[in-house]
Amino acid sequence: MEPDGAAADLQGAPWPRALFADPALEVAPRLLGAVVWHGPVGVRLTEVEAYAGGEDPGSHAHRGPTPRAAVMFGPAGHAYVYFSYGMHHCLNVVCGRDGVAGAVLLRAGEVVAGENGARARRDAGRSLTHPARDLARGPARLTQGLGVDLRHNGMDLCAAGATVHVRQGSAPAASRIRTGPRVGVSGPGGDGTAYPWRFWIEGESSVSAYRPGRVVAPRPR
DNA sequence: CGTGCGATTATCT
DNA sequence: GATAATCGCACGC
Repeated sequence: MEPDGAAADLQGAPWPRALFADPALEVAPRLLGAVVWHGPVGVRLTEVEAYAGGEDPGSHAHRGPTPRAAVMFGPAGHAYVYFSYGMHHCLNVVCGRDGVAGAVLLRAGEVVAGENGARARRDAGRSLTHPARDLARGPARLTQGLGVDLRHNGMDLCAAGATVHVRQGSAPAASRIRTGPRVGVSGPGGDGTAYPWRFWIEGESSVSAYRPGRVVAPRPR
């Protein structure tokens, strides 16, 4: 971990809203290397996924602006946080024009500041202590490490003084950026390989393990 | 090391 | 009533 003085040097300029206002597919690779902050905790993004609107069957916005997905149709730069599998939170940044659905799911990153706070949340209720690379490895782990939950849904990340916000970080060399199928996305057409909208930085230990979309097995009776 | 499955509840049909 | 943009643990090799 860096001492506090060095952590300040890691803080780049705040991300302007205009960088979120393009389609999610363009914003996603651009976000790799950027740093998400929640108070003292900073996570440098190493893996993200793009989600679009009606034409994207894997998106929550696929069925229109339901109460949950409405944020995805709103202005760029706001947080879309949803509660998943009855116990996990996932954090997205809304992209695209106001009125057009789009978001980038923040899937994984490395903790570059506030490691103790992140670890305290990740270790809570458990007798083991996590290695540094696991503190934000996976979308639900990332929100847990950052301390982000449904209270942050809809928050404007570009507003001055927002507790959750994005700053410039060390962008990876273009040659290290990889793309592939999104994780865990199922539905008609199966495994989601038709939408290779997952982006990650090759060689980063904090990139989450890839698991193909789960096939629904017939239930025994 | 890899694979399989149960947990637990908001959201949508 | 079914499903889910997941995780962590148990088990087998």
